[in-house]
Amino acid sequence: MGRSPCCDKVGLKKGPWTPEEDQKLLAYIEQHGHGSWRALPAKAGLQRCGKSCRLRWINYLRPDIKRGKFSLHEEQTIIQLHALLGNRWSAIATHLPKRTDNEIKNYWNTHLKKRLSKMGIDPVTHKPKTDALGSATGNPKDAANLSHMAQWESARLEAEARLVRESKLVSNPPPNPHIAATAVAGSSSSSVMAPVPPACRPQCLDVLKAWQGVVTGLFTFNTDNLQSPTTPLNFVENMLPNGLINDNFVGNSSVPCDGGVEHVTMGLHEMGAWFHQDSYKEEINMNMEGNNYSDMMVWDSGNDHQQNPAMAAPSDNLNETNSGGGGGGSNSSFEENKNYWNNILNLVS
DNA sequence: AAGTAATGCAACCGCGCCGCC
DNA sequence: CGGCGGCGCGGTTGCATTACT
Repeated sequence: MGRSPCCDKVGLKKGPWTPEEDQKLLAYIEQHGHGSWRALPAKAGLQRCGKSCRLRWINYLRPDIKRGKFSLHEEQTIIQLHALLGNRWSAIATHLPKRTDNEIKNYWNTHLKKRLSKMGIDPVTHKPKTDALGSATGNPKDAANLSHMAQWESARLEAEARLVRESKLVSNPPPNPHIAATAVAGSSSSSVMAPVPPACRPQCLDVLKAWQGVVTGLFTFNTDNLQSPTTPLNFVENMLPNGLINDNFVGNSSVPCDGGVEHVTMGLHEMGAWFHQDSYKEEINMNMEGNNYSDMMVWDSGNDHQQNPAMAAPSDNLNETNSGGGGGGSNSSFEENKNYWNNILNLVS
């Protein structure tokens, strides 16, 4: 139903755009806006279909596009969001300002997908290819908890993406999309959430923070059978059966399969291992920029034993404590944590 | 240096959704 | 209410470039 015939017309040019065509399109849109894409090519004097013009504008000519290499921070965000959303590139793109869905899609297909595969992670499910783990923590509740939150977060992100599309805030985006997202999520989804404590911080932060916590190694589940990690890597290791991290990370897949854990949880572990590579850490510190919620995922800045404020704050139902986590825990870092979370609370309220 | 394979990216294509009539 | 037009999304293709033999 409603198939657009615009590209079936004969005489319309296809293939790579010439600088002249770009110039025409740019000039026209700058002067008139794009309006109806179907009518645009004729008005702009282009022998192209409207679809092609739209694509060219969105993916290449738009002034607010950042081109060039993806930062590690962006990579991380893409992976996290992909684990939650799957191939919903447009939704993912709403969280990566200045990146187009097409660019993200291409980057995923050409770089990240392969990289995850090499690590023994299924890029579709974000599980280890062996599906080796029952539960990262050994506690099914934790997996279910995180899974539930991941589902919720997925729905929230979709709603957020829709909101962004609908509100057409392209020209003047809010300084932090999370604010709008929180409003949407809070109004529509709170009924399915686990009990929300007073001064409720949105659960989405917990999911992503959990992720980030694995990455920094400072996150810990509220579970009795886990010891508090004393080093960043300990956390990941604690979550896993013996030796899994190394086995999987180098592509050895001789791990017994228990099944049952949700893909998000697996993604946590694997990415934790991945991002603990020293080679990434240096780069990580150079990529803490941007202004959306992803930036709340502050990295442990190059020091494994340095407390990360983001990870040390109390959480609603995941990381109750972080006693000694990451080797931090001083009064000053406690204050930092407090301030950090106050800022977030201010942001989302 | 030439040929081939691999990689990266821009662009196309088809489908589904949504709003309008 | 159903058909139509338009747009947006995700998958795929094809070409250019780079790496390897």
